[in-house]
Amino acid sequence: MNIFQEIQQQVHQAFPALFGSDVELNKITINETPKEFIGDITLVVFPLLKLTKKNPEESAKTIGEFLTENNTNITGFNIIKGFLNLEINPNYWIDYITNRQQSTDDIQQKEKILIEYSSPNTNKPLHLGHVRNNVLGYALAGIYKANGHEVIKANLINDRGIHICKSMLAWQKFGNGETPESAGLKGDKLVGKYYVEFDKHYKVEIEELVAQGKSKEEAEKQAPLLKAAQEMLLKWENGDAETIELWKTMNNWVYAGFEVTYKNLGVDFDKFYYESNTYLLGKDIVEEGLQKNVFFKKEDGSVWIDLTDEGLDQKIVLRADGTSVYITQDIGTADLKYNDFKMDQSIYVVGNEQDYHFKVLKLILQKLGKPYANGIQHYSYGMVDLPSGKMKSREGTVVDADDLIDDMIASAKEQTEALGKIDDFTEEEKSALFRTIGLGALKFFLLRVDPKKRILFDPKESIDLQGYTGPFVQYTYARTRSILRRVENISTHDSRLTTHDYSLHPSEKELIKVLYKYTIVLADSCKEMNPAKLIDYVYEVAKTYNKFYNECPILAAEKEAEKNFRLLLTEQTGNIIKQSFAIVGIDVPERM
RNA sequence: GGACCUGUAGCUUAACUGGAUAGAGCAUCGCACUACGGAUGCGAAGGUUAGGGGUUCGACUCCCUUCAGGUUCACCA
Repeated sequence: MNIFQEIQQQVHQAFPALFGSDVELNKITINETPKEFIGDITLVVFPLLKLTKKNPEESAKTIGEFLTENNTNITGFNIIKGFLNLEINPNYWIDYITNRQQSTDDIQQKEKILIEYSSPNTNKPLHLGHVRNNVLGYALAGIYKANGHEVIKANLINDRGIHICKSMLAWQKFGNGETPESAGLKGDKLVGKYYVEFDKHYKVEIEELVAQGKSKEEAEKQAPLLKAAQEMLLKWENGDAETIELWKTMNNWVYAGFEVTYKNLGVDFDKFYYESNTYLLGKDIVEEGLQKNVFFKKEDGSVWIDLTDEGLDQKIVLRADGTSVYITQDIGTADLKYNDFKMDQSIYVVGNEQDYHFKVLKLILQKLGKPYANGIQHYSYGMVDLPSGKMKSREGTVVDADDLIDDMIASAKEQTEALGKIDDFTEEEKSALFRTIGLGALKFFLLRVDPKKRILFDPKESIDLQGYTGPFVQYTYARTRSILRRVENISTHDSRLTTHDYSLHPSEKELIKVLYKYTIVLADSCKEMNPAKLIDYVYEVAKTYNKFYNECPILAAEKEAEKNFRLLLTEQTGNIIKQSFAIVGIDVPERM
């Protein structure tokens, strides 16, 4: 239990004796005291006035006196308007640093959580939008793990369908047997090239048909290339050997390419699902729903659900010819996942374009009475847009993931070499460092914003390496390491420090208070499912440490006790930066 | 047209879910190291929180309304 909770509890319990009535725990609001006031922790008394039946000052005074008498950590208080500012004994902060141990005391339910993220199509390479998805999904998984939950990272690969056939067809027609090796291209890039190629020729065909007097709609449906792609899909579904062979070959090219990108991004998965295995699932559940009268059949034989009572529309769940639609598959896959893992929560990291789809999916499963329905959560994040609008693979208006990563590494390299601090590094060490910095900057950039908000990315403006950025924090870490390298025994936990003869410098105290919040922030960012919270916090840690660093000599401290204590602060700052970054998937360098 | 999301300094953004004078970074201007890493620190300037109304001790936050931008409402996935 941290000191905020402790005070809250204490006031909660004493309240009847002090004021003659009970109070709800959550009415007692405890904040940090803003810097411009004296004190460390503030209790806001306004919400309590109806129960205390006294004016703000008197109520605050009663509580303040009670706390100073009954809590040895509280040494005094002052009252401004309805704010009770409590002063904490400096020894409390000092003890916290000298005796700090990992507290896993928070009683929270450990849950099993499946997080599906990434989930790419195999007809084109990954772009910046996917990068945001991957980085977010990985960070979210890390945050759940760090809070003691069991996490399964899953990737549902969209490896079949008409879009895949388009790439296949274009390759057949225009590829001349080209392979990644012969073209010197990453596999996903090669396949993506033919996806674009398809679209080009398709458009030409449409124009020709329109010139012949057809309407645009007719032309779009009748274009020979599209017909051919649809035929190919049929062949695929019927297991035509040649088609399957081509499909396998091209998908393997793509997988090889994805693997490189995933590795660069540092993301990984515990379980892969393939849509080619799952696309037939869900039909039996539709049958079940018909029997339960959750669904109904129209005259043509198609099956629907009526969600107009929930403010939504009617939604088709099975075509008249008995084939599945998107939602059918998702119903089936949800069931499959649950049978595989029996998880408490199933989280889908998918863009906010699909808010409607997931609302429907959850509703359907709830209506069907599935035990896992309530555990389904759409982790909806904002799109990454360009100044010119949406990224569209077909039209080539995308920021390619590999290119972006390369660019980031290149600017990290430029920046670092200009400073000339690592001239003694080997080539290997150098390239590892540039990656650490470049990817750190990229991931930090994507994670620092509230996931719900869309990101506007201007390729002309490079991602910053200064200020509120990953490298800023990495630099601070390197600084702590640099200092610690100079002293031999850095584990000074057997404190050579007696708390009585040490008075805290203001910036030391500030730093301790920030470090103190680590577990609180970590829990919050999990509760709110918001990695940006943690990112913002690490930045605050780094900033506060840098201030301390500028104001307090460490190795040259006057007293031995001072020096040891500051080394401890340095060590713990480094640990927290490293841990927090590791949770969200950002590396940290020993030197930079 | 219905539903959902967003709007905070020139730009990118935060605000403990209703708390004190709305906090940072970039850009601009000024200042600071005979110490441990200057990818640093301090300061100045920059705000009618899109506009209007309401709720109350107190509103960026909740309610109503107007405006602007986005997404979605496919027998595509």
